[in-house]
Amino acid sequence: MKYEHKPIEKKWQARWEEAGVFHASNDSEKPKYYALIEFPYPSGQGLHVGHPRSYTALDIVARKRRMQGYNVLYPIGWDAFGLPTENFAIKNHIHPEIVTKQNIARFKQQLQSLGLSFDWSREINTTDPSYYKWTQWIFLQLLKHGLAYKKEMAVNWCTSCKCVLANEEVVNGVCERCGSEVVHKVKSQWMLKITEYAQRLIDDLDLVDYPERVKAQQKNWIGRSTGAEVDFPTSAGDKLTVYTTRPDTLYGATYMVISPEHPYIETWAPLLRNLDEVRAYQQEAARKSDFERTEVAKEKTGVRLDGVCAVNPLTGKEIPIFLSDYVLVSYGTGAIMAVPAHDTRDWEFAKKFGLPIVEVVKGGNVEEAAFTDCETGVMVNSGILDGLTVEEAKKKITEYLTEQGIGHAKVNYKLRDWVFSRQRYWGEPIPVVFCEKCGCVPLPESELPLRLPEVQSYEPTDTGESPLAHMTEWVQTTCPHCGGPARRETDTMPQWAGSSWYYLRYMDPHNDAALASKEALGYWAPVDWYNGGMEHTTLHLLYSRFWHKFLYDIGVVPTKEPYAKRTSHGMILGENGEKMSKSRGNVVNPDEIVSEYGADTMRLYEMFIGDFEKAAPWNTKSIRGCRRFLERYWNLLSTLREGGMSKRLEGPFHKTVKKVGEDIENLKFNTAIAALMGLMNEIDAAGGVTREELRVFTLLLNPFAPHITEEVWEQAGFEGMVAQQDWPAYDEAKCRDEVVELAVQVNGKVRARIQVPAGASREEAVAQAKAEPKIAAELAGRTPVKEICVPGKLVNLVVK
RNA sequence: GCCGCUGUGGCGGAAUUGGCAGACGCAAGGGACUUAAAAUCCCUCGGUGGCGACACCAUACCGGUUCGAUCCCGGUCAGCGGCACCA
Repeated sequence: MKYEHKPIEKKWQARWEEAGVFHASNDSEKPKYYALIEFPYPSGQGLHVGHPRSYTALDIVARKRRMQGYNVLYPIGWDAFGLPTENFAIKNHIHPEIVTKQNIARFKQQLQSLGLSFDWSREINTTDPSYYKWTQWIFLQLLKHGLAYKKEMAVNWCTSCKCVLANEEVVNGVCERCGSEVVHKVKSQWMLKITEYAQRLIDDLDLVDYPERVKAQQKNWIGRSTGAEVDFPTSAGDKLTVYTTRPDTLYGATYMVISPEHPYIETWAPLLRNLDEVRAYQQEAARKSDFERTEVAKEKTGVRLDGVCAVNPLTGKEIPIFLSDYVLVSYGTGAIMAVPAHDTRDWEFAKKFGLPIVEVVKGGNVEEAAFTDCETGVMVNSGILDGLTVEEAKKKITEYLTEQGIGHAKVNYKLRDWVFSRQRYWGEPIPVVFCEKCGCVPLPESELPLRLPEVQSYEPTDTGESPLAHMTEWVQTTCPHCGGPARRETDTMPQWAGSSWYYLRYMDPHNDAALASKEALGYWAPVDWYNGGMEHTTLHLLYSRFWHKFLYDIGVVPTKEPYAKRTSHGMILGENGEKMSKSRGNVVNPDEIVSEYGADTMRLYEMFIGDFEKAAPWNTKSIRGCRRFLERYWNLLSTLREGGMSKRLEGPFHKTVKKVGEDIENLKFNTAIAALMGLMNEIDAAGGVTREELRVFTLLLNPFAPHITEEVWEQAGFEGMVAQQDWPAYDEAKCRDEVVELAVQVNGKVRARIQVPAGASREEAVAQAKAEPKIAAELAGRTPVKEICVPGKLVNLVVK
């Protein structure tokens, strides 16, 4: 009988659904296990072969856990708000809700064809009002606790999406999504105070099992630095405060620089003799796009403030103040003390403007280049600091500044608050109104969800207003506080909102009284294993950790961290080794693979393709190897004979049970499959299988290839479903060979191989090695120096 | 520039704690079966030399530690990802 994947896969997908074998119970005596994948954005292109890599991997984990007796939650849903859908809707004049529905239907059908063991009864959708009700509810809590605020500020504005972007969404000065130019625009925006959690977001990385590269990237992004704030008196009679990580070099500060947006410029305007020049520079800086401002190797520019100067508080010397765009208004205090001798940027600026360069750390040639080494130098020209190391000097000067009341230690972060408003239609409405009398008033929780109104046009506007602003009926409302006339907020939330808490909703997806019940949260939290892409490390992963911590602080969730363990899969590249994309024409459609080879072959290939954590190029020819393996497995049915585990295959079976189990836990799916293939080769050499052998092989293969294994199980006459069996156990003793082969080396080169009993002592092994004729010949007439024996591996005889 | 990662056959990739480099699969070549092809099965498959058993070379490159290094250490080169005028 031939292996025909289509009817088999259809049959078992229906049976699983009927029996509800993958439904997680919120009321179970079993230990819980929560496996999570990043829920997809249902795009118009349908599923990509990259999606199933992650889904299949955790499906294997989930299936194995069920067989190990866990109550497993492996859910799925849709992250469906967002720009591509909205843009498609605009172009084709279809409502985004309809587009979303169609895309989800397609995705769902594709995912189900892969036999993934999702609990479809818990399916969620971020655009469903019963879901975004709770996204809005969390926003109201943030607002109540002062973590959401509105601020007039320069924001990143994508000229093509006509929408504000978060800092995280701007890549190399262009829009992450569409690649268009990003400019600055001053707008009133909702902000979330993620910066308040900066330190905890760093510290609590110690509580979780994440790959080091993920932790490093998050720490890098948060960008903690330690230093000091120092006040410099000015000739205007006030103080200019700077932040520096090198307070030790204070004696070498020969000028100061403030950013073009620094508020003191307005204060000092009446005193400035070159105000026109200053204004011109400010305007020029404002006009520049992010791209121009971040251009590398750009020559320094700046203007000296004529009329105001500062005094170095340690040397007492008067120093000039400059305006330059190499100082950012958004970091530190927007002003710096410049130490050209020990900072590369200050050095470049000083050279260009002919400013004095004073060496205060010995060790370099400061006329040639800035000396920035903190390890080796010794302080000079620095009064009380002379002779100290840089580290000692930092400590001493900070203490001194504190005593004198002119400075103090300070920690700074590169992380900025999260720009949370978007001027688009297809997002969660922000549930607040603006009342003439009461100002900004949050909607009462009882009025949630605040639904998106039906609109005729959801085109973005050039004025920077949300399309919702044109919905007069919807916008004009009454104040929940005083009952007077009020206007609704017309901006919506960013796509990251719904995905920042979705893993909580899966725990109790139909609850209308809370985002999830206390009991459900207590039982399921935290997520035990979360797999996703590296590209979300500083976006989704960081945002959701922030929201979770906030929900922990207000007593909604019981754990400090949302995800106990995070892993990351590598990308699947096109056959040419490049990233798969429509424009490169190297996209592989998973439907075709499933149709031609079957879902089981597809799953197996996706896992066999290479190291799970690294990128791997797709190779359609290689799929045949996985299909052949499944055909060989199928053909075992025709060799089946009654009986238990044969003597010959007992060892290989026990070893494979051990190996496959361990490899799944360590994300080494490729070698787990290789081990099963190796075992298949042994079975063929042995001339077929007994019932017991087929039973164990089927249990091991089931998480990888669930459909064919169920069919074989049934055809072989076993009871029940494989999905409901116990994961096989192994006997450590039976994993060891009775006779092992040792390599025999002479001076580190392999000269012979010998067979020794597994328990042989070092002496026995060495004696047998020496007795080997080839080795005896090698050793003849030479002086023994050393005899090394690694049990089970080799013997090395060192001679002269 | 800074942070992180990677470099192994024609290809994807294995190699537990420093212990037989190349598992498993793809591709390729040869053979069997077939009228033929496909499928399947068997054999070969890092390089050089040799009829041969075998020998030598080989994990990006140079050096070190070690009885022994793909693995540890120092340096160089190449590539990937992230950040980048963050004081």
